[in-house]
Amino acid sequence: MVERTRNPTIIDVANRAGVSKSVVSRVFSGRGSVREETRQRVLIAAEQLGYVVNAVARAMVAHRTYTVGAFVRDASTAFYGSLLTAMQERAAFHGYRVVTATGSGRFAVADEYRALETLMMLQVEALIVCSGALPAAQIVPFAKRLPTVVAGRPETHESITSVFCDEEEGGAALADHLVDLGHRNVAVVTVAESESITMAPRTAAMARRLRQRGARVMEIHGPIHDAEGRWATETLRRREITAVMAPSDRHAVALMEQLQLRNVAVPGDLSVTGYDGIGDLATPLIGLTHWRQPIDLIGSRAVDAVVRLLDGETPPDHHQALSGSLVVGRTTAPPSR
Amino acid sequence: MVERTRNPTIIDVANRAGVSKSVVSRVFSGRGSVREETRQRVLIAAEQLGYVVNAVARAMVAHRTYTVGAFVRDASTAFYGSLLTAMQERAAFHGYRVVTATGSGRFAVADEYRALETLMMLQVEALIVCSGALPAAQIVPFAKRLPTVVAGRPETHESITSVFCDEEEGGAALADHLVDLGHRNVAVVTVAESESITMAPRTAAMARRLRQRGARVMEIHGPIHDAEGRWATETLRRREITAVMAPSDRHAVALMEQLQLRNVAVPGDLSVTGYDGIGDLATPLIGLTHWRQPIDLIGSRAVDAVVRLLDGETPPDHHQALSGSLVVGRTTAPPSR
DNA sequence: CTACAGATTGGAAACGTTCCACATCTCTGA
DNA sequence: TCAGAGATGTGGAACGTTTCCAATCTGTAG
Repeated sequence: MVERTRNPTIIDVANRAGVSKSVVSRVFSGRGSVREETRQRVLIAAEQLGYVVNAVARAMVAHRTYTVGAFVRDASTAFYGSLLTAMQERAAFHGYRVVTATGSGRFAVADEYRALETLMMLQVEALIVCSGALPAAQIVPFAKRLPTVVAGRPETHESITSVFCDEEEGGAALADHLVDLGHRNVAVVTVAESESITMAPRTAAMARRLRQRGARVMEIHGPIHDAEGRWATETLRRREITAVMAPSDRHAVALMEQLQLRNVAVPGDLSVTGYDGIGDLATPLIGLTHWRQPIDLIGSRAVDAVVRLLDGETPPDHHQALSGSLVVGRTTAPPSR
Repeated sequence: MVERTRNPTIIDVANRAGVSKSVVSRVFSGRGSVREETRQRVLIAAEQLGYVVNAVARAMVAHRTYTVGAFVRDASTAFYGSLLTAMQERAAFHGYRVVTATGSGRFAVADEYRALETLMMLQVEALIVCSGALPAAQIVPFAKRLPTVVAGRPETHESITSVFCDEEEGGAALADHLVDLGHRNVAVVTVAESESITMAPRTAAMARRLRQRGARVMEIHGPIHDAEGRWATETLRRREITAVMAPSDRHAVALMEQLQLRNVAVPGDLSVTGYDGIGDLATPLIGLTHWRQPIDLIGSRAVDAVVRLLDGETPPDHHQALSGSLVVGRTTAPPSR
């Protein structure tokens, strides 16, 4: 069984080593000088007692926690999972920790606000907000008190720094790819803006570029699941649509599952494009044509920006737009008619 | 710019509200009684000052952080990502937070040990170890001081509680599935035990059951990547192998990518099985036959066990083995010869 | 009006560290 | 031998809470 005994403190170590607590403090914090022989005595005493520095007490007096708060809406998706991992890694590089608070999964703004407040209680030194949904107005009050960076979505409010991918670029590139292949009648699967702030401009960019290049565009409201699957496939067939652009890899794969069930061949009957290139769906086995976002880069740049803000510098780019790359797979081909 | 002003404290609020700090403390901690009118005055003062409770100071005096430390070897995989999310969610349900420490990704035991020590510094109240690699001997010293649960792998040491999936069951079920389909000559892709403690018994169970049921077994050391791909496919062909069992979905998909490049049809020429059923690789689009592990359940059960230990109860099952389920997809079929 | 119980409030100690001012020790060079 | 400088060690204040105990207030019953 676990014994719930009080942890040894700096004073226990001091007594055992026959020195004052100040010396022990200096040994473990690495500040100030200690005679080598004394230092060894302290280390041995600490070892014997199983002493570990109490970061809570240290944080309290030092007014520093070396902790960055990450607010993530739903960490279960590959997008946020990868983002989090990248941030954690980069933060460790700078000597910081990342503590995560998660929204409810449902898009309740009140919950998200409360999660941010929890991070404040934990005395995080800075905030990285990775929520496609939380509006800027909710973030600003926090940004006034802490260095705050929004990651993964463009945010033009002046008091908030942001790091994101240029959605225009990706949407346009995919649209160009399809038009170049000869598609002139394309469907774009859209998602409500309230669900994802990033996907709306993404699909808007697709539609705009398609029209610019003379293609006909039909918008389908996604996601396409079981019930809508049949309706969607029929519509696509009737309208003689030859390609569908999804707002994410996930949406694309869900669509392809429906198409597969209904014997619509990809890319034979219909070309399909995705968006993200994050996680396992980017496997060559599926071969989805998509726009790849440099998610790791977003994470590490966001952390870099936060660290610079903490150091009192202003980051070089207040709003950093990173660019992705087109990955052509086997789900797009020239139209068959 | 962000102003780095000192945060308001309980005393600032007390002064503004014209009461003592004890009263403010009682208002925010919810312990003890406060006259309703006073409470309102305090809340208003706090609101005006933008006061937020300092969880660090609170933790220090209360000797409670309501934090569980999760040690994860590599959070970037879908397995650990899902596990972490499940734990976080369940912990929140119990009123706890999860703080994560990550190993180096390389399998350096020293690094992993240091990560655990970091968690101790943070005064976590309990530990959940989710590393397939960290040996029990390294965990025991921590388990002596904190309630400790090992999640996702069996651990028979008496001072450690564990929650895991029964690897025997899954391996055997998949083997049965193949033998029932008529396969008599099967390859099993193995992974070094040092790389993953869970995969070794898993593949061992596969091989054992195959042999029991009269099939010939060939072991291939994985993973199968570019270089080995050609060799592996040739070997499989030469040995007249009709099915391959991978130690994970990921390994299975990597193998299938290689097979695809070399025009080996699945399941026409070769049946393939995976293991995990976690993350996006379980998509019907790929249709991988695999053993599905109830990862969310592992996470939440691990947290439940930890919370019970924290409450001083002994969890009902010291070692909990959960069972998974067989998912038959389109990558397995009767052998063609 | 008085006494008493219960509700409410205030003051002080404690938590485990860091940091500051100060004391002491050791060594160097005149 | 002595002064002074630098290295090393000590003790106490401070950080922002909670908690315990004592003090005061309020209301009720005798």
